[in-house]
Parts: sequence; structure tokens; C-alpha cells
Amino acid sequence: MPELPEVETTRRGIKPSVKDNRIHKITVRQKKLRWLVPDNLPFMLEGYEIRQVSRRGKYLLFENEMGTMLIHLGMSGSLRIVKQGELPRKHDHIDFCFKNGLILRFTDPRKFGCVLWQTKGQGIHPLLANLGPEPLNPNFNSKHLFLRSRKRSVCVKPFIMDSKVVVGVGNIYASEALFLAGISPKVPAGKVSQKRYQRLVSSIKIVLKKAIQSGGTTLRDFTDGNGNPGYFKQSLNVYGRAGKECKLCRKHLIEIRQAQRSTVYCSACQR
DNA sequence: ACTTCGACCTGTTGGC
DNA sequence: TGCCAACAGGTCGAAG
Repeated sequence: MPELPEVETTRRGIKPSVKDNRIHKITVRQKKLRWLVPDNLPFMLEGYEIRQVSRRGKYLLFENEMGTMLIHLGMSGSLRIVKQGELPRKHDHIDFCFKNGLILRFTDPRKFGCVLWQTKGQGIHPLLANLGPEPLNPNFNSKHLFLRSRKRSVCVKPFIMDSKVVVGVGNIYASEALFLAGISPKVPAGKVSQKRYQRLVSSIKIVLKKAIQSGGTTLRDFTDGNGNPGYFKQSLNVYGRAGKECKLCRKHLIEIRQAQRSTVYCSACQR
């Protein structure tokens, strides 16, 4: 479900209901997620206020005086604010009940997401330790991509989807950014010039910013934490449009598979 | 150090 | 209409 724009949209949606509010009670109905939900989670969160709601890549970070809870939404996860009394459905795995009467509800049919805890003073969490730069930060630039890609034979699309290279660029926005940059997803990362990486960096930033402004991409059921869908789907040029006409040259868009993921691109506009 | 691939799950879709 | 394989917004960790 979520790439960076959807995670960021979720963060902005839930933050007003969560930040500076005190957790009263946590209910874990399913602790078998990608990793087991730690048993000490209630002990670390109940009775404390959430001081900050931030994001690193696709991880949402909830900070209190004891440490930080990490939530990843995987492929099908979501977080939303519900009113007290709203009954949990089949895949509603965790409720964070706040003193203000609202509930932060974690849902994840496929259970690829995770909810973890990092105690303050224990250093950086291993899952965050080797992440690349944030794509919207200045340290994500053409020099970074150029240097990291030298002598890499992997194709440029899976390369920019590697979270050690840059975080937050998933299958939708990698495809879209490569289209905007006019770069074929099949080019080996190590053969792309720094000049072309400059175009790619700009495209990634533009696509992500625009998607965030649109409230993310709702393909099936993504909403922002308060039930509102995202409107970026109508801006997609290639993702989900295999066989349709390229919006620039009207040639039919091609679909291939790279690293077990589908890639759609225009063989005329992307070289 | 890099590359490839299986694994983790459930729900939806498309072809027959 | 029904069945079943293929596929879906992610990414870790093992094996080569």
C-alpha cells in the first residue's frame, strides 16, 4: 500500500490526534506481524504522552520519554484514527487508546508491516541504521547517486528502490520518476552519467512532492488516517498503464518484470 | 561486496 | 457463475 507519500500523508493525518496526547491502553489482537510485536510495548507506552510523530523513510516514529515506537506499514498496512466504541474488524491488529477518547488503529491484512520498540539510549535501531538519505533532503543529490552507482550492474530502477541508496522510492514512484527523467528502467545503474542522475534526482523530488500534495496515491483503498483518499492516481503517467498510450508520444507503454516487480515504461521516451 | 531469490501473508483479479 | 493461478503499494536475509 504505502510508499513515502502515503506514509507521510498518514503521518500528517494522525499527528493532530496523537501528538502530546497520552496513551491510556494498548490492545494487541495479533502480534505475529513481520516481526513479533514486543511484549513490553504496553509497558513502554501506556501512561505516557506521545511527544513527537516523525518519519524516516517509510517508518513512522512515535517518541515518548521512554523511547521510540517504529511502525512500518508493509504492503497492506494502514493507520487511522477511529472513535471509541468503533468495533475492530478482521485485520485490525492493534489499538492505541488515548486519554482524549480517540483510538489509533493499526490494520494490516497481509501482516508484512511491523510494530517495534527502541528504548531511549540504546542507539539507532538496526532497521534504521543502514538507510540511505531522505529523498527530499539536500543530501540526496546527483553526486550521491553517481558515486554509489559506479561499478553497479543492477538496473537503475531496482537501484533507486534500494533503501540503502535512498529511502522511500517504491514501485510506483520509481517508475514515474524514470519516465519524467526520460531514463530507461533497464539501464545499468553504473552506466548512467551524473548529468542524467541530476535529471533523475529532480524527477524523484518532484514526483514525491506532488504526490504528497495530492494526499498520496489511492489505488484500491489507501486513506490518510482520517478516511480521505489520495488523488495522485490521476497524475500517473506509466504505473498501471501497461498497453495504454504514452501521454507524450502516444506509443504503447511496455510492461516488464525487474527484481520480481512489474515495471511500465515508454521505450521511445525513455532511453 | 554485490546479485538473486525465497519468504512472509491475505485479498482481488483475470483467464478459462 | 466458479475455480485457480497470478499478482499486489515492501524488504529482509540466505545463498551463490
